[in-house]
Amino acid sequence: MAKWLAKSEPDECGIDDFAQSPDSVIPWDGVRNYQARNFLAQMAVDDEVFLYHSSCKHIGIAGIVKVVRDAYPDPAQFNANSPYHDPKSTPEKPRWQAVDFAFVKKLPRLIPLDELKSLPGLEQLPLVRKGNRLSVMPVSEEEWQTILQQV
DNA sequence: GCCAACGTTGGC
DNA sequence: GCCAACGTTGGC
Repeated sequence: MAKWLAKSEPDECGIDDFAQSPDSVIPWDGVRNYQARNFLAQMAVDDEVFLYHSSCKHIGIAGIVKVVRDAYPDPAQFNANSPYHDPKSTPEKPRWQAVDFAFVKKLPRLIPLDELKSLPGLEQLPLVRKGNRLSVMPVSEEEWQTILQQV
């Protein structure tokens, strides 16, 4: 079972949106970066995902969600009214993928980015590397445990 | 709001 | 295939 990290803006979809409806399934769509998409496509049911809050007041890892549906074509890419519409994508040859997430838990405290940056063992995690913009990334078992121990 | 770093696009 | 221009991300 693999581990991942996904960025989100809490204004859009943060851990509280999951916590408010713990039994519901939230589609993770709108990923429009090839590298991130390739990671999305590798996700499988029961994989766990750190939910990271970006572009907000309290930046850092806020909680854990899990994959409840393997990757499928992101419907937003075909919707001309969606901001995620991609005119170059067709149902026959979809370009973008989505997965479904469900709530696991909110961490008892948010682990801030500057703390993650100073943690030994996370040097390889793209999140803490300068200028990195990858929004979906794999997390090794060691990295996962290192982060959990900070809770 | 600023701006550095990055990814993508498109002309050549 | 190169690379300048552009748009976006995301921390500060």
